[in-house]
Amino acid sequence: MSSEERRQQIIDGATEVLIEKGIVASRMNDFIEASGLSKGGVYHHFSSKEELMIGVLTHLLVINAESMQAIPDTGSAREQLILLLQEYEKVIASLAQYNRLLLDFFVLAPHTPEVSELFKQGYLSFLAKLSGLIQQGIDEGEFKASTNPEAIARGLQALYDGMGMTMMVVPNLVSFPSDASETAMTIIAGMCR
Amino acid sequence: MSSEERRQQIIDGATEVLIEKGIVASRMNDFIEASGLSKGGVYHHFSSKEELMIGVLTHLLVINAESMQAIPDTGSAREQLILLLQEYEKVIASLAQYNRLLLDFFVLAPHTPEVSELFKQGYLSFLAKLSGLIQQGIDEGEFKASTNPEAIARGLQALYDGMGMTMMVVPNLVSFPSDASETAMTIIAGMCR
Amino acid sequence: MSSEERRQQIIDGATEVLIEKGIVASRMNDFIEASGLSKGGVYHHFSSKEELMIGVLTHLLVINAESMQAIPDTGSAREQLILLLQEYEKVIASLAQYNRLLLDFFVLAPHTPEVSELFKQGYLSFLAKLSGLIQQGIDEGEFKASTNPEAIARGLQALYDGMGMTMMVVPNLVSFPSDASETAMTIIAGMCR
Amino acid sequence: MSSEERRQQIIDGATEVLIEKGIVASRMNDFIEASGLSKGGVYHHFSSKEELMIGVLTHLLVINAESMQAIPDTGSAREQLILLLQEYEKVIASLAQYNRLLLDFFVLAPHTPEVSELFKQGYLSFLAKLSGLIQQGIDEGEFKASTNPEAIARGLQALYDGMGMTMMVVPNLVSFPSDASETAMTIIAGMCR
DNA sequence: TATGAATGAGTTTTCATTCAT
DNA sequence: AATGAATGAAAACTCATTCAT
Repeated sequence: MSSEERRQQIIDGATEVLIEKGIVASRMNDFIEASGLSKGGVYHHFSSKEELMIGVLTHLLVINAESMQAIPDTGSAREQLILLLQEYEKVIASLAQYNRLLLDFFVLAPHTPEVSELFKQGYLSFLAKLSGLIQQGIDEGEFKASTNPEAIARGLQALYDGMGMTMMVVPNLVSFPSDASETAMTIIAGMCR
Repeated sequence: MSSEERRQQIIDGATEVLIEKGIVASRMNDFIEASGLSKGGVYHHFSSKEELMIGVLTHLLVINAESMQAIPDTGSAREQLILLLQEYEKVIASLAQYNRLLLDFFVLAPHTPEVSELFKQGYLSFLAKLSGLIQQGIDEGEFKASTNPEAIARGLQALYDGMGMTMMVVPNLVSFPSDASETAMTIIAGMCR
Repeated sequence: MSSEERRQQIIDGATEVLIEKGIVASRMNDFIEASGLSKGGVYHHFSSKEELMIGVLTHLLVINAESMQAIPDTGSAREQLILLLQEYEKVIASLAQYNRLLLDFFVLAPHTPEVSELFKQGYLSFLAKLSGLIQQGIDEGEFKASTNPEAIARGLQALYDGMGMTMMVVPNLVSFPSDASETAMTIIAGMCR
Repeated sequence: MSSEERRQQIIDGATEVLIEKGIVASRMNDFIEASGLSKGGVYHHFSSKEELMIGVLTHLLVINAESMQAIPDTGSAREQLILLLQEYEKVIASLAQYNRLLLDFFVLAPHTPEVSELFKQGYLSFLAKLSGLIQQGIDEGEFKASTNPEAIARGLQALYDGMGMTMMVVPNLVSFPSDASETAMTIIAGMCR
């Protein structure tokens, strides 16, 4: 087994542990046990717990990014925007357990610049797509000229993030994705001329 | 000093520590030092670290709730809704440091039923106000009859929560409150007939 | 309530706690709670945990001693000996829970001279009765002249103590009092000419 | 040094500590110091203080059992019984310090099923030997047919246990092994036809 | 590469006792 | 006599990391 495969094996085990116990309660020993390797074995591939955590988070964000299908760039900006959000809803729903884990990583972010940076990349990439489509809608006269594309993009992103978080913290309080979808459609309606 | 005041004194000290160090890096010893009492003194009032954390969170949510001024019930539903959201923005801004702390507690919530329950109460109370106003707007013919008050209320709540979270995790990425305000106004515009 | 009654009230509560939790797991707080008084209240009457324990043990031994009915000094030495042992069996059976507690105190004895001394008094008092009766049997020609009264007395005492202990440590292994009784009768048979 | 040897090294150190300080006053730190290892090292082999105590007790009972030499099965049942008891006396005398420690463990037994079970095994093994010999004596017509082998076996066991206990609790009150021996011989005399 | 015994500073918690009121 | 808040040394145990093999 190659070194890269070993790393992935360790990350996979650690991910399962984190999903089950949460980041606060997960110990290096748990990760080691789940890896199927020994202490020294794991430390050979990840020189510290923090490095392993970054490895897990990176993998998580990659999965998230890869899950987003390419949206066909045909149709009006509004239609493409709706498709993009629907795609996002699917990703959130299908990666529910991973997203719960992402919330755990949030707690690390303020104290770990590297984690914060990883999150930022993920945010910016999605934001760029959203604001791009909104700008396109304005240019094509579909959305009001007074619309601030960046603000609305960040609002949409916050809407979905906030809803995902609420689901984690207080299960069964929101109904996903219908609540998010309904609100997003209302935002789009508000933007239309 | 009464027992109740002592509890508050301990909670206040712990809150400062938590804001500064985060919940993951805060040690019981930090809380004890900040309390001005001895180890046994603190444990006399809170029988474990977890109980103290719950005490802090409860106080936090109480502060949050109390910070929401009573909104005058004059004017149209739309006007009242805007006032309510502006008030919420003010609270988020003024309690920025507390909200960062709240994010820390979010992570605890999925593994601590008592914490989850506390959050739920806070959510429901704000949601009720929002959906009440939206319903009123529908009844008065200001908002579209097709609007789903609960869904939009939950969407608005998620919008603000998500934006608050983003600010904590990736500072300087969103501009608060303008982004939230702009998005909220667009939602309201989308609801209007 | 007089000071003496208060002391007894505290001792009674502590005795219940000790029976339930054992001496190793019983805390001063448990005694205080069981006493119905406050911390300071209990400490007013017993200046330390050790003093309270000695108070409990003393009371226990007094109960034990008082439980032994006076044996009528009529009949042969053998008959009186049998009556005395039957009486002892009854005491052991009726004070089973107290005796379990006594075992707990045994472990304290080697490290607490005052406790050791209390036990010694109890031992000596019962031993004196036993060896007195055996000596009487020898003098009256009922027991063999070669009998060593002190040795047999200590043997009988050890027999009952050992059986009591076994019952505490490994319940249901011995059948009391029949096993003890049977063995004691065999000892008496062995002493008879 | 193998893992098994390390365990034994830790047990040996802990045994010395327990003999010197008693089970109530012995701290985990004492065991750690006596082991020559570090805290983590000891906890690597015994996951709690209780588990270590069980390790010590198990070893103690094994020593006790192994110390009993095989009794030649020639001679009458009475002769073999006497040899067995003499052997037991020797073991008790030579392992005096270990037996004091056993008394300490008695106190743990009522609240620790695992400890209780260990004692039970030791009891049953010795009882089986005793009652077997007594039965043999009955069969061979040496002992009275009315003798109850189990009861007398348990009585003999209790006699020695009780005497051992008395020695620990009130030193110098009994004279061992002569008191036990004298009583045991009287029991045997009482069983003989 | 991999093993797993070992480290030890750090963590939460306990608990007999004191003392101002 | 009584209260109960407060003390603080000491207890058991944790856990990321190291290192000889």
